Amino acid sequence: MHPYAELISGTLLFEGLADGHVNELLGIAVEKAYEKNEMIFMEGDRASGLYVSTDGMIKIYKLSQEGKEQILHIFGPGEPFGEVPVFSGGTFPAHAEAIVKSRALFFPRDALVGLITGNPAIALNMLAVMSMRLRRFTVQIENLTLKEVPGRLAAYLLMLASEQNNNKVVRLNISKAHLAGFLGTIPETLSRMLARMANLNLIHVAGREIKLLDMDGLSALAESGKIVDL
Amino acid sequence: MHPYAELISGTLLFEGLADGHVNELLGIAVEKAYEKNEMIFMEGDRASGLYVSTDGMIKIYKLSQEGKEQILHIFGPGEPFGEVPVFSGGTFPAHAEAIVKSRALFFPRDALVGLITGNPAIALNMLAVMSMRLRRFTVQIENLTLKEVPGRLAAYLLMLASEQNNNKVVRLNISKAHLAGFLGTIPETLSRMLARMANLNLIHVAGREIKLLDMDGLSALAESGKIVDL
DNA sequence: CGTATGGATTGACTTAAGTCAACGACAACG
DNA sequence: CGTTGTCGTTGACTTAAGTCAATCCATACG
Repeated sequence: MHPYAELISGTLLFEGLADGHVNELLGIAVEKAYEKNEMIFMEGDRASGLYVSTDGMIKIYKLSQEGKEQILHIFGPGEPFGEVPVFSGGTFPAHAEAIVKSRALFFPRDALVGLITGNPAIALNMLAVMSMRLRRFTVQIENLTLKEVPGRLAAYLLMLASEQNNNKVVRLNISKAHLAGFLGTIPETLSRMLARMANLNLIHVAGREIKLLDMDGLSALAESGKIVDL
Repeated sequence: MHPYAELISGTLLFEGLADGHVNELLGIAVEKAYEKNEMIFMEGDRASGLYVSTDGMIKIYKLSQEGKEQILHIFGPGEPFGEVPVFSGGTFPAHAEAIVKSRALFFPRDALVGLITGNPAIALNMLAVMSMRLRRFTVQIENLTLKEVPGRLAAYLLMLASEQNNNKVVRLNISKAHLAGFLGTIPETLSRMLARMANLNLIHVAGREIKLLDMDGLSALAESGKIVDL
C-alpha cells in the first residue's frame, strides 16, 4: 500500500473515493520535497496541476512592490493548494513557499479533470473545499478592512483556541513575523499589540504560548474591532 | 420558451447545458424581484439554494459593528451569487442587497446538486466559476492590504477601461459611495484621491465619466501602490 | 419655482499603524 | 565559551486615512 494512501483518502478533497481510485491516483502523483524557505511555485507561473501537502507547512502569499508580504493561507498536511488554475486555467494567483522542511504530492491536471468528470462525489468534494476557501476569504477581507489590528489578533487567538480544544492556553504554530504577515501588519505592530493586550489582562504571553485570560474581553475585541482602553 | 432561457444558457455557470436541461432547470427556478435597497439575504441566514441575477445590480457586502461596509462583489445580469452555502452547507457568508431595482432567479439546492451529480460539465463550470472568484479575492486582498487607496483606485480604473473596450473614457456604473465601499475606504477619502489624481493630470473627472489621461502613470500607480508626488 | 433630498466635496483635526533604528534574548554552532 | 544569526521588542517619529461638520450641487418633487 502506498505510504500516503491513508492521508490522501482522509482528506476532505478525496474522501469517499474508492480504494481502487485512491491507488490509481497515487500512482500518477509525483512526490516532492522542499527545504525550509524553498519556493514551491511563484505567482504567474503556468500551472499544470494541484498539490496536496503531506508534511510540514506551506505559506501562500502575495508580495507588494516594496517587499511587504500578505499571507493568504498557511497549509498543513492533508490540505490541497494551487487548485485555482486547474479549473480556471492560466497561472497561479499567488506564491507558495515551504516555511519548514516539507513534502507534497503533485497531481497533474488531466488526471484530476478525468477523475472529477467520472466521479460526481469528488466534484462535490472539490466544490466543498473551494466553498470553504471562499468563506474564509470573506472572513479575511472582513477582518482586514473592518477591524483594526487588535481586533484581528483577538479573532485569530479565539480561532486558535477553538481549533485547540478550546484550551485556555494556545500555542502559535508559526513565527510572530508570519502571524504579522497573515494579519496584514508588521512584526513591530504585532509586538506592541500583544503587549497592550497583556497590559489589559486580556492575555499573557510567554514566547509562543499565549494564555487567554479574559475570553469575554477578547470576544468583544474581536467583534467590535476596537480596543476599549489602553 | 422561457423568457430567461437565453440568458441562463449563456452564463458561465450553465453554458454547455443541453436545452432540455435548461428548460427543466428553469422549471424549478423561482423568479424574484427586488426594489432598490431591498435586502436579498443577510449574512448568517440559512441558505437553501443559489441565485442568478437577471436584471439590475446586486452588492454582496460585509458590515462592521460601527456600520462601515466592505463590498465584496457587485454582480450584474447572468452572474450567480449565494453559491457558497450550497456546497459547504450552513449560512450565507455576507449580505446581499439590490442597489437598483433588480430581478433574480432562485435555484433550490437539491436540484442543483442533482444536476451537478449527473452532469460533469456543469460541475466543471461551477468549479471554474468558483476558481475565478477565488482568484479575484486574492487580487482584492492584495489591493486592500498591499496598496494604498490611490493605488487601488488606479487599478480599478484600469480594470474598468479594459472592461469597456479599452476606451480612454470610462463610466462608473456605481455611485462613488459604493466605489469607496468596494475599495475599502470612505467617500471623503475617495473624493480627495480623485482630486489629487486630477491635479497630477492622471485623470479628468466629470461626474461619473472619468477620462484617463496618463495610462502609464496610472499603471505605475496601480503597480507600486504609492502616489509619486503631491 | 422654491425646497427637500441624496450624492459629492472640502476643511480642520485625530489617530492607527507604518518606518527606521537600536537593542535584547536565545539557540545553534564552531 | 564566545560568536553569529534569527527572532522579537522597544522607542521616536511620520504619515495615510479616518472622523466630524459644514457646504455644495443637482435632481426630483410638491
